[in-house]
Amino acid sequence: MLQIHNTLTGRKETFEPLTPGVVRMYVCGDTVYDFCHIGHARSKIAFDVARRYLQYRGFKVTFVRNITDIDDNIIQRAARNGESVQSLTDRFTRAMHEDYANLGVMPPDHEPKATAHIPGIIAMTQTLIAKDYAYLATNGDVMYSVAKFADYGKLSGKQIDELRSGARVAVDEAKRDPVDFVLWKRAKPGEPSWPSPWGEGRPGWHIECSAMSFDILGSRFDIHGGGADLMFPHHENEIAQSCAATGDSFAKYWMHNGFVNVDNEKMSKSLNNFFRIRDVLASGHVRDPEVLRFFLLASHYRGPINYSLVQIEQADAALSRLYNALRDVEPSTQVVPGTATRQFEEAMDDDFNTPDALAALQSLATELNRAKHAGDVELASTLAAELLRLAGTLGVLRLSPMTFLQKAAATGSAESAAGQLSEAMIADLIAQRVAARQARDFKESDRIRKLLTDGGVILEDQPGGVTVWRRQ
RNA sequence: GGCGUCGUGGCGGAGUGGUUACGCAGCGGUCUGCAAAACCGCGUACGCCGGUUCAAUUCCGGCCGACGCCUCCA
Repeated sequence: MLQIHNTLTGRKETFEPLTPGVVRMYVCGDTVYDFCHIGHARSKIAFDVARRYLQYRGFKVTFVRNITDIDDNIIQRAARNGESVQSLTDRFTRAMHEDYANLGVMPPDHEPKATAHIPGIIAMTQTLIAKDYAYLATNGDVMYSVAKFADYGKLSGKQIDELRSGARVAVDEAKRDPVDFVLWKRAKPGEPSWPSPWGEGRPGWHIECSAMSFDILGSRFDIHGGGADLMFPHHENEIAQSCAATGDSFAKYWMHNGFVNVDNEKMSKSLNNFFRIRDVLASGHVRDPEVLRFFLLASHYRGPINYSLVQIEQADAALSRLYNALRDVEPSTQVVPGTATRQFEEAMDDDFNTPDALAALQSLATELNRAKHAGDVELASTLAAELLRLAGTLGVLRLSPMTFLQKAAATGSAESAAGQLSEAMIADLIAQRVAARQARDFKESDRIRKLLTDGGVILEDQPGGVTVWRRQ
């Protein structure tokens, strides 16, 4: 039985979808005004894996991930760049799609944009006003009246009174209560806006997710996810809006992923300590985006994960071991679930324990290597198929082994790329070395090996005089 | 200040009331002209102090330390 840690209750619960066999999930996406960093990647990959595993378990999954394409940050950034909001958000939406595709994140079934759901947002705001959960403030904004919602704070474990007294930000005078938040924001001159019953304006941040999830998934669905920093106030406010507007209970399970840290501190835009996905992929330390994905899966999604070069290298080594195991094996077309599958499923059933699941893959690789060692081709072939199936559920081992092992780490700069040995140069040197070996000139043979080793290329002399290479 | 998470061997990182995590790195062996990959073997870790227990890294209490949310943020 699949267990999911539900933020709402603070414990693991057996997963039971509202409709048997069907899972509807909504994950908070990004605000598109800059490139995505590794923290974004972690969240996307965590929920991508959850989605894939639910499918592996036979559920029909509807996966929604929104794009926030209008908010204060976007407006500011566009103004600063001297470009239109649309041009800015289009640009970064494309970049985001590129980054996530690179990392093997499956495209969502629905990817709603806030600006495409203005009618739904307005409708929900009207409902909230009609039900007296919202009011038109003196400054023209529409506010949500937090005190009217009895369960407010349930998700994040906060008390309204403490929020009031602990307010660290200057209180907006237009609010009747310091904890109230904006549903609809009146436009200032020159700002992008949409007509509404309260004049020209734009949606507040939180309402879009309530409106879009309602439009696509309805008033109640199975899983709502996002980064732990969204728990409060974003998700708390979503609950307040949605439950008040629809009278239904909104998401059944709430999942939150932990942060990516740098030097033990949260990676964030405001701390300016973030690493962009594309920069890391082009850093010259990552031979394939799968390495980054693997690294992010090597820790449990709810805990913190520290980003460092050493860890990227370790991820590369661990992943390479799996690829090495798959070399020279023809996977059978049929998968026979063995002990590794059992361990894998137990791990994933336990709140998507990917580190434990990866351990199952490593153990499977050991079994596979043993089979190869013993010359049991049939067993090796069966185990390889099992390995590929399980790895596929995590979105790794998508390349052919030699493609991965021979891939050079991408670099952003031309000169460092030029410093890498090209495949033609490698082939040439290997040919020279083969000739030297045939002539029993081992001094020359070793000289060439050293040359290649220094260039990060490792040679493997196989029986029969064949030499294969791979990159370190 | 309020709420919360965490502290595991050289590094990373699961997990458990008493028998192996797993990977990387390291050491020894097999194989190899030399290597590599792989296989075989090796590490007796669980912040500190108490308590419960036949038994605690695992439960309880305290302490110390790190981090997070309370403000835009995945």
